[in-house]
Amino acid sequence: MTVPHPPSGSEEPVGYDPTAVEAKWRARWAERGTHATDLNGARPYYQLMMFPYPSAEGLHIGNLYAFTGNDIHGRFQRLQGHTVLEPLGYDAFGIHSENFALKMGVHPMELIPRNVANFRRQLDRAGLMVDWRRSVDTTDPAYYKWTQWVFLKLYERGLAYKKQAAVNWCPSCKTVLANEQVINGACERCGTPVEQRALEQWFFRITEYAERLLNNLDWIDWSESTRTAQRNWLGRSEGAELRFRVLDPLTDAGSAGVMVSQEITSGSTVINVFTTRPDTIFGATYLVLAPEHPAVERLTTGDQRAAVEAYREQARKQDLVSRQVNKEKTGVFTGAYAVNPATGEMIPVWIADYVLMGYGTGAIMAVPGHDERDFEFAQKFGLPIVRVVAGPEQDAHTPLDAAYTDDADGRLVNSEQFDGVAVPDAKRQVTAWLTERGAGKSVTTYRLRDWCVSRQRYWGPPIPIIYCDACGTVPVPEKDLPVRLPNVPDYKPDDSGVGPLARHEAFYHVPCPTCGKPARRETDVSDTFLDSAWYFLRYPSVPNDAVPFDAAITKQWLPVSAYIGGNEHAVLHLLYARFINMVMFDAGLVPSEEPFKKFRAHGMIIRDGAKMSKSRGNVVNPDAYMDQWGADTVRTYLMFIGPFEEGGDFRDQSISGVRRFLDRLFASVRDANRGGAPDADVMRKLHQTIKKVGGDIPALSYNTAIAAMMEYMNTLRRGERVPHVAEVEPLVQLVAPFAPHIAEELWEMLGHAGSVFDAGWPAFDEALSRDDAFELVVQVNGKTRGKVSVARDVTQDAAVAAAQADAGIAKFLTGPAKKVIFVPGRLLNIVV
RNA sequence: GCGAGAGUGGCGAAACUGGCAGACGCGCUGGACUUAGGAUCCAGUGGGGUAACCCUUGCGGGUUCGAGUCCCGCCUCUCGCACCA
Repeated sequence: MTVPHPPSGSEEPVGYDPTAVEAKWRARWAERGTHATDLNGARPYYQLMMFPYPSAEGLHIGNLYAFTGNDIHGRFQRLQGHTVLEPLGYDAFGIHSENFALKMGVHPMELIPRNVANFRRQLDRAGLMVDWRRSVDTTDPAYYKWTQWVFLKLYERGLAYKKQAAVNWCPSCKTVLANEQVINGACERCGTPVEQRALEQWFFRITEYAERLLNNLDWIDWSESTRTAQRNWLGRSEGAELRFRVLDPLTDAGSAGVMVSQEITSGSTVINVFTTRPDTIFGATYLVLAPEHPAVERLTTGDQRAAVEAYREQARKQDLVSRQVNKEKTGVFTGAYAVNPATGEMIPVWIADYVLMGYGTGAIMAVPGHDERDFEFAQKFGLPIVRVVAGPEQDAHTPLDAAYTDDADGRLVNSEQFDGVAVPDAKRQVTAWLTERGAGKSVTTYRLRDWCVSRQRYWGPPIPIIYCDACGTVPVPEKDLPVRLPNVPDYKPDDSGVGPLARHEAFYHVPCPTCGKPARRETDVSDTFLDSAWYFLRYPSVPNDAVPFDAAITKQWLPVSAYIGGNEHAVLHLLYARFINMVMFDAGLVPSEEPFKKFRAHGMIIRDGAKMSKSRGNVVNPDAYMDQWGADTVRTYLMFIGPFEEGGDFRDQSISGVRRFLDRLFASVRDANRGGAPDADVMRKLHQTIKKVGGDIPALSYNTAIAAMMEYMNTLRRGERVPHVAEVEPLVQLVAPFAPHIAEELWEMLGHAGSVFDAGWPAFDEALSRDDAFELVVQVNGKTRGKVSVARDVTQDAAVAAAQADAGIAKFLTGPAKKVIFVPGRLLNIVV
């Protein structure tokens, strides 16, 4: 049996068929080049969305959510008369692809193009205004040639260097693991306990830019939450570096009063510590060094050597993750003593893994009286605890049953000449005093570490460096770029601790570019975050192969006008992109120090109140929904379910409301009255709606913009009313950013030849939007008791009179008015 | 622990600088049109009460003519960071 089709000419009007409409406009856009941006166009507007990692599962609804939100913003800017560039590409390098390829037994060079093709198909369906002529694929040699060029730029400027660093190492898989691959100290794949290994790695000196990266956060137009996250990550802290002289066993033996068994050492060792509380120096009762601290070797006394070595070995073995999770304090005494520069007393030197080598100087002065960690440690190992700060209700002798850490209200005690000084002042005074005595200086440190860009992996851009026995480290000359990633069939990491590229002879052996003698290539590839740290600079200059980014185009199109993306990239990606852009700015290659004029973080989509995940089996497949409802409905629904910057709850049940709205819109245009005049009240509502939607879109309040259009739709069709064409035509323009296909179709049905996106935004007329009469809310004693219809510019006296004339209100006016609050245009409150 | 954000009907959510709490949508109820309705259209829909009215924005205080919104103190949830000296 076949489904009967309505015969043509039947009185049943033709309804909205999204499948047909969307296919038609996809084709029409391609044919007309509607989405191709003229880079010389007036008022350039660069709308950037975070490019996706093209996974084998296909487009995630979260991607679609982000892209739709960007697309609406971009389309709106176009309707406002900007020339909008809205590019999109693929972030396809990295450990994700590599692991997935390993698992599936497919080579990434085969897998990625397949995934990209599938993504492209899904993205095309979504109706994004993307100019695909300016796409990038980070795995394309034409792109990573320039990623390597970026590396060399940093190298050239002294911002790339090599040093030893610890990595997570799985002794069973014989490979380097990222922190997120370590679960409870074990390898996520095989469960073997993870160890540390020290490898030579490439780093970028992002710490040199810490201050600028921090200061610019004050003025860039970014989501506050993102700026805060970056501030915390940069972690500026002001304090002092203090010098502690370690006792020399020879000269200090007598005075020490302890058994010193170490051999004579030459010269004296100094330990520098960083502290934010120099004011507590009189309470520093011991020192703690990180187990890896280079001075440990020298300080350790003979009788402590075995214990110290054992402890260092244990710390070394522990993986990087669990070392930071394990909070139980451990440590070992080195046998050495240092002199507290304030008190002149001898204090023991310990090592403990709660002190991190990577922060400050890798050594601390422990003030157990005023630091929780030190307190805990001192209690466990029986070290002295001294009070040197007293709170408002305390004095020098108040016992300490916990560390007193308040640094605002306390005053110094047991601190000789500083007794009684308030903590904030004491910080300055003590630092000045110690500086004078050559025992310290004030310094600012950052939590931020240098960026490790090396990966001992296969699936990434080879780092363009050559090692020559004669010439040393030689950068690959620009003319030799790209250093192509060879197609290595066995790209699995092995136990050598170096990347798989080291096994590829033809890649590895290379003549030195300087002297021509046999040399070796660097076999590490670079971090994917490097690929994405500059991609926005590339888009406008694609496909120019002569330069990474064309000077004139870059000057015109950068910085990015608006960037909208997930807050999961609040710190790393966005910080690295700012850093790279800043370096390029210093090199005179980009027009602004900051790459993204405006950044907004969108929220996350959950489903039926729960996070979407494969294991829960509640992942939304965009294809299925677009099949059933049409892309326009899915787009609009995604934007309707909650504030874009907060995310929303995807519920299958609710999507029909949005579809119904589009159905009604379609019917309204189809059936609109062309003769006669539009209704004045409806037109007033129309202008209010134009204003509302035009204000909501740039604020990313998409959900309320859609609600306003729905409300207008209700006005248009209330009581089976048939709208006039002048009432619906502007609505088509308002809807266009959200539901572009149907908007084009309706625009055509309204008799227009060109694209609705070239038609501009409907004119808003303030005069037409104003009501002349309105309902004034009347309160008596602050409680709403009714409303009266009055003129918009009603005076207070007239309003009171109108209220008194209303029986429902008058009965609450039990006495003379004691006070009258009149808010023109809003409300009247009579206090009796 | 620190940092950020959020708690509003049966559900997703609105509410601009303090000014009608619950727009819009889902669901639900009733009605219309229908052979039919899980289609479409119309109307209603926070709770209590016959009603006049009363109550209601996580909890407890406060400021104010008036508080979802501001202040103080709690509770819960989500997301970051996590021994950063």
